[in-house]
Amino acid sequence: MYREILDHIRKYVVLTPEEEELLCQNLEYKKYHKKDFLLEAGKTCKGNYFIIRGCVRQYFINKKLNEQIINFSIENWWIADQDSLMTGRPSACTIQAIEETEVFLLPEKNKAALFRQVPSLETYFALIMQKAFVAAQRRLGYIFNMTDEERFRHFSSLFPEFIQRVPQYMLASYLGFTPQFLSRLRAKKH
Amino acid sequence: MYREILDHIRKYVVLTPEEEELLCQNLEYKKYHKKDFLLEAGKTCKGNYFIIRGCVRQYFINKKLNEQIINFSIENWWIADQDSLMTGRPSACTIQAIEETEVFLLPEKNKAALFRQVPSLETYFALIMQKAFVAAQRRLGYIFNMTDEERFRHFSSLFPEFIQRVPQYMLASYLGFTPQFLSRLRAKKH
DNA sequence: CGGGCCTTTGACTGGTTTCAACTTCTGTGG
DNA sequence: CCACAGAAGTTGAAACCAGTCAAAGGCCCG
Repeated sequence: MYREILDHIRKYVVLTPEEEELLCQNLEYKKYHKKDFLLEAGKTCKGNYFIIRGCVRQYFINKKLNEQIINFSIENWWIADQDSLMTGRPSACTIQAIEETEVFLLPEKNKAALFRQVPSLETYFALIMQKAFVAAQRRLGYIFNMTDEERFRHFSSLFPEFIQRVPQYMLASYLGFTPQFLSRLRAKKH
Repeated sequence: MYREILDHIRKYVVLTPEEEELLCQNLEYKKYHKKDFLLEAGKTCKGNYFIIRGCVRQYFINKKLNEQIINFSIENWWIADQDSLMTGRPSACTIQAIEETEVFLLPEKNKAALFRQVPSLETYFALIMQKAFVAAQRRLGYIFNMTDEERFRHFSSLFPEFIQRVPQYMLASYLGFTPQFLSRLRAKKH
């Protein structure tokens, strides 16, 4: 059960068996059905979730009362509301399973002590955070540099699996336009 | 000269005098005139820059051959192209001084060894990176949740100093619309 | 098999961009 | 210190892209 997460970490840092054991003792296994909530808006985020299997979306309710999706996350990715974790305040967003999903939760309250015992894990999380930041920056770049249509085509070619996996209206929300517009894009020949 | 950066770090972690000394030995002081480049597109980013005094912008050339500003940075902020630092590849973007600017460069090549000697600094940078990520996520949220006008008003009220400090066309670029449109927004009575 | 949600399609609306002309500001050399 | 050229900001008109509203068709799940 721990194989996926340990394999992932090994891509970035080296842990001794004892360190791996320490990490695993600090993880909580959780399973969610489709539409279950990992985090509900208004509650404080409990920690970082590593997705073993499944798919989740992170969204908030915008001024027009629509669900605005800000992130998807699938196998071998971490997901959390860093804003809530950083400030300790209630979250403005919701994290919900799109499919049957299994995760490991690394509770925020365990993190500092664990990092003290296993410094390599701090390095690992710093690298993951840097990756996440770069991804967010790239996404901002795409929004400014590409038309809606280009962004849709780019995303489709980058993550073809996703087009199968998530409903169109969620993809439209993530890309920042309406389901109707996405439908028209698909209707157009490439 | 080191006061600003040490004060900033002290807000997040505690360093011994010896550790502070070690850090300072790894910093390179640099001074740039208005319009000088801290990083030019096509070159690999040298490391993280801490701004002691001044103001810089980070931009890339978009498909329409306009300069698309993706970030500003001022006193007591770090700036770098994390994408280039992470991959080691040439940067797609340029970092340029908008004013006379003084910085400390923490060269990427010194980073790993320094973190080994001063683990608290790794914690500090992890926190800074988390903050930067949260800021990027919030910005994405604003883009999806607010109209262009709301985003302009929001930014103006959040960073009133900026409106004085940077030319309008740069602000327009950062906010993702045309200088003409920004001019019209300003003309409207709020 | 039925109901509700998702997707598609059409007509209309409106906000932003584009193009262009004009004015104001800025900084650089004589 | 002034003059002038180029850069930055303003304003108007027209075009266009994406959103909204609405209605119909399709599909999934209970």
